[in-house]
Amino acid sequence: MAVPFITEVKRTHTCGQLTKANIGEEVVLFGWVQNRRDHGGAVFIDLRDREGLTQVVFEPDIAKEAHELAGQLRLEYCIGIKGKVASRGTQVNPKLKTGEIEIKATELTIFNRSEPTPFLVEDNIDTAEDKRLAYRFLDLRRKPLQQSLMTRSKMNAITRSYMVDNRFLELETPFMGKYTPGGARNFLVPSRLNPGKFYALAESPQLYKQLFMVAGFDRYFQIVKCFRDEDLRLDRQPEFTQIDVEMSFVTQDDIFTIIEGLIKKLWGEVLGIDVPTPFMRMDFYESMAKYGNDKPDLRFALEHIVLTDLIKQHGAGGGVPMMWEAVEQGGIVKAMVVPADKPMSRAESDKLEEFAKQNGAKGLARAKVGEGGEWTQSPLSKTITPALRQAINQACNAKTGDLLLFQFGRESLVHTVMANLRVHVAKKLGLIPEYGSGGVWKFLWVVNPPLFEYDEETKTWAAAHHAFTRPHDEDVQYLLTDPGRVKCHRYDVVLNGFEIGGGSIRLHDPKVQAEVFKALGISDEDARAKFGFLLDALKFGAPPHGGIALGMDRLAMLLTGAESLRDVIPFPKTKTGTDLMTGAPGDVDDKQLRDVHVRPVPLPQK
RNA sequence: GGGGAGUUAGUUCAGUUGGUUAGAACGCCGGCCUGUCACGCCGGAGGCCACGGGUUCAAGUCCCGUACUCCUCGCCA
Repeated sequence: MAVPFITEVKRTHTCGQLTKANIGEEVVLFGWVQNRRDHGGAVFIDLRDREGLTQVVFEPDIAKEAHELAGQLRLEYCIGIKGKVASRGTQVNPKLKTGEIEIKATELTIFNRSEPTPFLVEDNIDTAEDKRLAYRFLDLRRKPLQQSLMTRSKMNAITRSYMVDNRFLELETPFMGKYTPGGARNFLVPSRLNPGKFYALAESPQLYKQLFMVAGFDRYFQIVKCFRDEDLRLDRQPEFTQIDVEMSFVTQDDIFTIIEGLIKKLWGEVLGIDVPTPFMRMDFYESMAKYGNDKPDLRFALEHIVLTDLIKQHGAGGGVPMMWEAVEQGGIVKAMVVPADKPMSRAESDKLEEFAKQNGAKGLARAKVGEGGEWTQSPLSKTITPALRQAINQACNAKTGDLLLFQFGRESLVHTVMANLRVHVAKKLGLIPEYGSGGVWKFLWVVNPPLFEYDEETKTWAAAHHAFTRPHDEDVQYLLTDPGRVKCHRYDVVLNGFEIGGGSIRLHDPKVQAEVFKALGISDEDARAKFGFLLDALKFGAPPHGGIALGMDRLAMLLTGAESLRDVIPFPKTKTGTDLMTGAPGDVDDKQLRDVHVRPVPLPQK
């Protein structure tokens, strides 16, 4: 009597598949109860699987038994049904792909009942994120997450086929490697067989992929997990996925072409959008000046105006002592214009100051430009000389009603505050197009950054990227005399304010390499101890090579319009790196610790 | 490590200047209903107000601390 679902009665279709072309067919669907509408006489069920929803109707005069059982159905029961596809006549549901049909059920089996779920499995969930993470397996039943993960699967497939078509080999590298200093903090794995020693989880396959080039593999790629023990953000997880690429015998442009082709294909096949190539290129220093960071969102203007030189010219006589002092102490002065056609109330601009302070600023000087170029609503207006005011107005191309925002002081802080302010204001003014409604995709390469950064704390030069980045040939002469001047073949690919990838042409000339180490204050012995195997490798006919890594999670986030990386990672971690579902990281027992020769240090009492 | 926001029913939220028995919606339970698709109608259960101190005649409400979550600066070659 009972229909043997699964063993003999096999699924014939998914829940997103049937249309009026199938009317009259006998079908079998498996899935979950998304919704029920029990009219007593007729029971309607929306059956869900990853492909969509299909309405199933149980009526007593069609199948008495199934109808009675259907009365027991509740949300999220896992069931199988058999029945006939029928037209809904005039009662179509335009919201569903399958909205023109329904299944008149003749058989029903309940595979598994469900307790009431801690939150409703629905598309537009507003449940707190920690509860969703604690029951991630339920959260993952929701359509947006299902679609994100299906998109990721597609991205992986597209990437593999594109890379393989372009002669790339997918080669694997170890997760557990040797700790190398510098860069991100590593996760450490104690070695049981080697007491007191530790592996480091790879923060990227950087060194290994260079060795592939030395070995002659020529073109390598890998979709690979990377691990970094740094603080999390909405676009940063402790473990994340990169599309890692390395190529021999190439220039920077060759790498750009490959990556532009990949992105074009991803956007084309996933979104049906044609991304124009080649991407725009912007000098690192231009990006810092105009946007305050090296990952500008070019979907809107609101460019910064650097006023440092202007303030310098007017000197102490300019009438704005605070700006003058900032410049004298080696700082910079920047301005930004909130245009008059997007007026901002006094209260709103006061909130901007709050925002600036949250980002580390001491305050936010503002001025509203009046008819004759005079400044109002500004403490600056009392002391500033007309000449400087006019010069600033001119530099900012300020018009009546514009609101000028100023930041001055330490260069890095001014950049950070103004960069965040720029994005914040753009959001407030509605300058950023919504995803989906004609979403705008502004790709660019940020190129020619400095090879070194000056570390204020240690008063030394440090590698801005890593110690194996190739400097511009014409700058090699300054490596030791003027390190800050040396630019390098490093590049970031940026989309809508997110760094989606970065890489460099590597140093393969041992002579220049030695000079770079010298500039960094790394002795031969240090270099040998830290990077010995790579230095050795470079001595044996290493080919010129370079590469790049794209952040797969960020790409997926942008492609799907997700607001957080957590929405494109199946099992993400919280801000503090915990997994609320499994409880990781968790305690281990003493024996396990003894096995790996580790003893926890008690936390200091507060 | 610094700054900010939050925590009230299973979920999302409301809760007045501190003042009787802490409310609503959805979900859940029981009943009715043959054309719903946010189904509808009737009835019901469900709360250590995150935790620990304090102020007060009286604390969900005020103060201090802790935990957790989120945002952000630092950090992330």
